[in-house]
Amino acid sequence: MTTKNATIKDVAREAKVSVASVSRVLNGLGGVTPVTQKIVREVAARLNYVPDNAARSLITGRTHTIGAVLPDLHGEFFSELIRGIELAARAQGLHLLLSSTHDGIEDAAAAMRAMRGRVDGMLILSEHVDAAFLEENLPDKLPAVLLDSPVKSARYPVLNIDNRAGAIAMVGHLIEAGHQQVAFIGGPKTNYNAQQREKGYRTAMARHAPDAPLTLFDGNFSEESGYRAGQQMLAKKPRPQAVFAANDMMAIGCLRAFREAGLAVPGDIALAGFDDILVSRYLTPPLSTVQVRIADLGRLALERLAALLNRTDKTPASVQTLGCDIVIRESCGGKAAAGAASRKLRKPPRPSRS
Amino acid sequence: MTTKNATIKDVAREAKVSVASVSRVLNGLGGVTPVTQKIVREVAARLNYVPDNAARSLITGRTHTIGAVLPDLHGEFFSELIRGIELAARAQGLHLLLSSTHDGIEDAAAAMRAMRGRVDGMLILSEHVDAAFLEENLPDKLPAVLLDSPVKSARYPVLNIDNRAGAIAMVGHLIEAGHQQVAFIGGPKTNYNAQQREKGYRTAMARHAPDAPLTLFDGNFSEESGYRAGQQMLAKKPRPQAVFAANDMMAIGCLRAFREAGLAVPGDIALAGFDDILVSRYLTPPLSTVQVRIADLGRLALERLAALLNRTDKTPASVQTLGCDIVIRESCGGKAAAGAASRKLRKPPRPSRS
DNA sequence: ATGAAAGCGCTAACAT
DNA sequence: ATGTTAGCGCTTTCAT
Repeated sequence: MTTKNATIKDVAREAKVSVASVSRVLNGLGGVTPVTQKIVREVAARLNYVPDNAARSLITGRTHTIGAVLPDLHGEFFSELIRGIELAARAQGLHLLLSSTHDGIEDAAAAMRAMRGRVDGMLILSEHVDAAFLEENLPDKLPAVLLDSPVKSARYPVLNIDNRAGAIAMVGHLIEAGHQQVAFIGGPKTNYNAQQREKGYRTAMARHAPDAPLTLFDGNFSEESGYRAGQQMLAKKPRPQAVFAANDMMAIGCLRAFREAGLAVPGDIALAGFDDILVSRYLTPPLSTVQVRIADLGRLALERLAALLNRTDKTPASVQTLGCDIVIRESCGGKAAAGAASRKLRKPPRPSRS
Repeated sequence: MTTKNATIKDVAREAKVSVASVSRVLNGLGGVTPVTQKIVREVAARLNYVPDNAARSLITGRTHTIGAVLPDLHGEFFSELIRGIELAARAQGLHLLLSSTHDGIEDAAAAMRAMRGRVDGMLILSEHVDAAFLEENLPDKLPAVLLDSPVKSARYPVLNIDNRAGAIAMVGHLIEAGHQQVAFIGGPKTNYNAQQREKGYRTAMARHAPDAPLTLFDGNFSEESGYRAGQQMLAKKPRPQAVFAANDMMAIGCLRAFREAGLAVPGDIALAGFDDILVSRYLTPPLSTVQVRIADLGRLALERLAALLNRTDKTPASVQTLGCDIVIRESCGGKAAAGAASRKLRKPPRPSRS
């Protein structure tokens, strides 16, 4: 036999006060005698009363929940991102509604629409998002923060990883270590992070080894694609002296191709990745890579969103960039040393001239 | 200037019908002329109307959201679990509210309380949960499914990994491969999975190598604790011939200790872990381990919960156990081969005698 | 300091 | 087939 959960009316009746007083006490609004307060609290506790959130948000218009729309939940990246977001949300007294999207833009739109009325704001990470899309699919004036996005909107703050600086630092290190000819294995064409990493590669090459050839291989962030790129590399006439993969998984695949061909890393060829996933440090040889503090990215994004919700946020919507560090292990043949690819949290590479 | 989102009244007015008709159309309840339907749908689309979920759940008592209470969001285990849950939830048209708990039982209780009125059911994974705790902290008759739990409740289904069978299979394999003296590195004492893995170790030893000594080392699932256990092992007089760690991370730490001591794996000593995290296959040597299909665990748990919500679930609350497979790589010196530790999805080891 | 009452946006009887 | 209306449980004026 199901006993219904207690409502505010039950508490009011038992405490012999009005529902208004119960509400005032439980929300700490004051204007209630200590004695009344005590009674109300006791009754509420006795009845195991918990306010109904649906009713509350119906009238207040606030859900104290934020939604996260992520493209997939696979791998360390999203695990860490979610962790960062959840931790920060919990610290802000916010709940986290999680949604993944798989089948492209329509899917993302559906996910966003389904969150209407369930969340006070959204964290969005999607390749398909642009300003027009947001305009169309975000409920009126619902605050949102974008992650890993090229969008420049006056309305939505964006939080990015400084992929470019990270790539530049790593390629720079490779060249300084004596490997002029650095090849690059790229990620998915539509992935913003991948695009920026490629840009960084090009920039660093132009800057530090302008005479060396630019050698790019296609990849899609999967180990398999890295493996294929590695094989292609072996067939190349003048073999590159070093390889910079746009992520660690591809570096791992590449390493496998090299090993199968009897090529020593870093003896015959140097190798570096991007992300610093857990695996990287346990490889043989341990993989040099660019470390991204993904949990921090999630935390910062949520804090930015929370600021928006609280209207604490005075600064206009802007693009923030989270720096990353290169971590040098054995795979690139340099002496072990770590350097900051860019400072802690900083403004975008090219601030408005001022 | 913020234009308020359209409400059902706005749609009714514009469509020149009553709110009831709008509701009927949008919920597909029938009893409405095709013409009226068309008009309503058009107006709703034009006004970009989306029903307010708070209002809807206030009256229906359903949120179409399920809550997941997890102890921490760290590592592959939770990443995979969340992925499995989210995927299944989305397939069922359910939303996922995610909450992690850190500081023990009070924290878990708070998380559960905070979900009151926000979810239709809960997935709970927590060491601190027992039947009494649930009775006290779960809103009245809120459906819930427990994961990795020793609880036997007539009210809440439980979904477990068959840790025992997995451990037995792996230890059995180790012994068959010629390593009679298998040592065990245990996990946290309060962790149910860890307890079961230890039980499996003991059972397998008693069964296959009754004369060999039982050698147990303490650990807490961390790499560091595995490293320490490895060091202690090196100091032991008759060194064990094989080590079975209760999870992969400890096996990794143990491997490091062996390597530092110049011990070859599997040449001098065999090694196996549990979980099959991504890293394991990339180690040198690749680690033999027990593979747990964690995403499946999440999916099954959610499906069980969904069945409960739909009252589709005829079977009484019961304990289900998800089998796991051993995957033999190079670290245990056996020939590469994989065997099922237990069948797909099966009833608990000791079904009520019938 | 306390209470009465008006909704928040929606669904679901109950009328027509 | 369509409309009217009473709440769902809560917060929040506005009285007292």
